[in-house]
Amino acid sequence: MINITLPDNTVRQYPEGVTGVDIAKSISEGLARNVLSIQVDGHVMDATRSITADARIRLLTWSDLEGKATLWHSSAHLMAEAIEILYPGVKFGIGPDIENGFYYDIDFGDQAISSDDFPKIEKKILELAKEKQVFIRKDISKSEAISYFTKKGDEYKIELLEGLEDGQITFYESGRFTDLCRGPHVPDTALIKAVKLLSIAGAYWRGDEKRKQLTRIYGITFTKQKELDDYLVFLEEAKKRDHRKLGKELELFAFSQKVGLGLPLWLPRGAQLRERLEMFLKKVQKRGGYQQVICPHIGNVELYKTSGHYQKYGESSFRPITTPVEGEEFFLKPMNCPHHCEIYKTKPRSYRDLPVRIAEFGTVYRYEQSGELHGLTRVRGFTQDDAHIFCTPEQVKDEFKGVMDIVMLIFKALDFKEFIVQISLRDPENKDKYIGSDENWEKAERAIREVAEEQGLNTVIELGEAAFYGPKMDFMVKDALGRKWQLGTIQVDYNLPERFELEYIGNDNQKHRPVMIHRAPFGSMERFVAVLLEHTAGNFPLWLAPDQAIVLPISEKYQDYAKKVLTLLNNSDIRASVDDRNEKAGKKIRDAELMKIPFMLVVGEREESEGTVSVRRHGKGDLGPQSIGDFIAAVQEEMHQELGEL
RNA sequence: GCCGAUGUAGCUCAGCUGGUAGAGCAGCUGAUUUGUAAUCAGCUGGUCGGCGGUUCGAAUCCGUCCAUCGGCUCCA
Repeated sequence: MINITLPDNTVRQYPEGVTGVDIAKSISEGLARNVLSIQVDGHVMDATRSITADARIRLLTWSDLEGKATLWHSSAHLMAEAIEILYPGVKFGIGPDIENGFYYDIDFGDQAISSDDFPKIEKKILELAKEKQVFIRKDISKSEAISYFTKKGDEYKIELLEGLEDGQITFYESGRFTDLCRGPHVPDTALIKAVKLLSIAGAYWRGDEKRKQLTRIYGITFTKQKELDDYLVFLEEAKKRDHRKLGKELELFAFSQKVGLGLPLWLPRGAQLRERLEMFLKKVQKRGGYQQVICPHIGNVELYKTSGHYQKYGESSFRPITTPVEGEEFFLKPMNCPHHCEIYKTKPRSYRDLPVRIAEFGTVYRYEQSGELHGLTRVRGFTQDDAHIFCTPEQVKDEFKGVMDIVMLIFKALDFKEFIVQISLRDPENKDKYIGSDENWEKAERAIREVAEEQGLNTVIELGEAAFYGPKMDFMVKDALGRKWQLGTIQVDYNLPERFELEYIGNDNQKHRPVMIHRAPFGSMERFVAVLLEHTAGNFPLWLAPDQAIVLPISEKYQDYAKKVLTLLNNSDIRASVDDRNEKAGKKIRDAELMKIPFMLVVGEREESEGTVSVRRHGKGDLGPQSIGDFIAAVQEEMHQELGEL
């Protein structure tokens, strides 16, 4: 007998060789029906595999992330089987589970396929699922495995096998489909009750754009039809929060083919919003000892030769601008740091001056491949809330912490609760790839980790993801559809101070090289506004709303009173307007609700005679009459709550 | 840039298997003077993404280019 420890720490005894399914059965029939896989001493495996020694286990079902992953991985196999039946001769690349479902990369050869084929494939998948196919795990030698796929003519699997070690190779066989796979899989395919193929796309084999492009089919499966229905509703809801849709509806920004792709036009309401964000950050930065600067939008090619960006990105940038007579070359600036380095160099710096913090809302232009462009999140011209901190190596930690405080303040003011902090460090196996001394790297990496820890942040550490010039920390946020975007970034840089020969005089009267920290808490105004839109669905916090209130006179008779109210609001710095159209109140309210204006102030006979406004809150409905003074005070109080002392 | 899909009025969309376009909203004009999510009527508005081709005839079929959407690759 062996001892099995359950998650609640109870220990039960089972015969050696017991499986997850057996254990589930011994607990309840319902659990046995729903178990998808099992975690044994931290490793997820088939619920049908034998457990041969004492272990701590967790039975995984649909309510566990790992359980879903198992189902989706098995679903990928099932989809492959369906496709192999419907399209004989196809070859398979890889087919993993992902955050929301699974995909399989397939070489369809000459056979054409599109999303029109999805219903047929879905039908086949469900048909196969009902067969209650079991997944049979087989240890197989490398040579046998290679000979299997050679016979089958699947060069992709052979290539994958070549990277694997003999003795660690397993096949999984289910129904008529056998795949190279380390598992785990669900007990049988009947657990898959609903399937939806989501999209079809080209995907380069092994992520290499020089290699063949396979056809990737994305799908998702569920253990209940209801779960699929709910998911489809979620997708519909997410579409409504798409910043491109909201940006159009709320008249925040637009694109014009004539202006050029990826070049956003900020409409008055969007510009208003953006200005509020910039003012907010400027205030925070002023308090944090930053100095605002302004630089031109182009820079001489020599500037980028010095910074090294010319060598690395010259070819993938917008073509240089040349002067008509001298033929001098200028680049549209793709980043602000070289300009800021030159600002640092305008006078000799003493260690007493450090840190020097130079900030700018700098608009930069980068050539992005046309297929990359995406609303405001990926554009060719955008404004970074950039700043560069020049400091001594000893100051890096404090400065890093200062920047982090700013990022956290912003996230708090905007109610961003879900974000991922990614710390990118250098690859310890490959230290030569990086510039800067070991000592400085260690100091900076330690500083970043400590600061993150002190803040109590959930962090993900990525080794080898550091820039060649220094470690960094990125703040990632998801959009409505769960796609991850990088917003804020803090990067330590040893490279540019070297290339620009930046110096300061230390207390030893010797020249020293400062360390540079690049940081942008929003990242770019464009992307930040995009993500903010998707998070708030356009219902901005009061302090940010382009229009905070709109006065709605019941009829033309009350327009004068409405204008009087407006003046009082404007005098108190409340952004408002009057809807003086010849429309009924219901219409004006409807339109204001659709524009997501926080406060609607209905005024008519009663309000005029009593000096009040009838307040309606967006999404909440009628709040009843208030004196104008009380309303103003309430608005100011709410903004104060949102922003704190700022 | 690559793969796939899509592209009809300012917006949202209809237009079956080819017979030179239609609705609602918006806009304009007029009537109405309105009380918490759409007042009524009339009018204006489109070389059906661009360019070629097939056809007696193309929004509809074919080619190509552009843009958008979903991915891949990329992102200083």
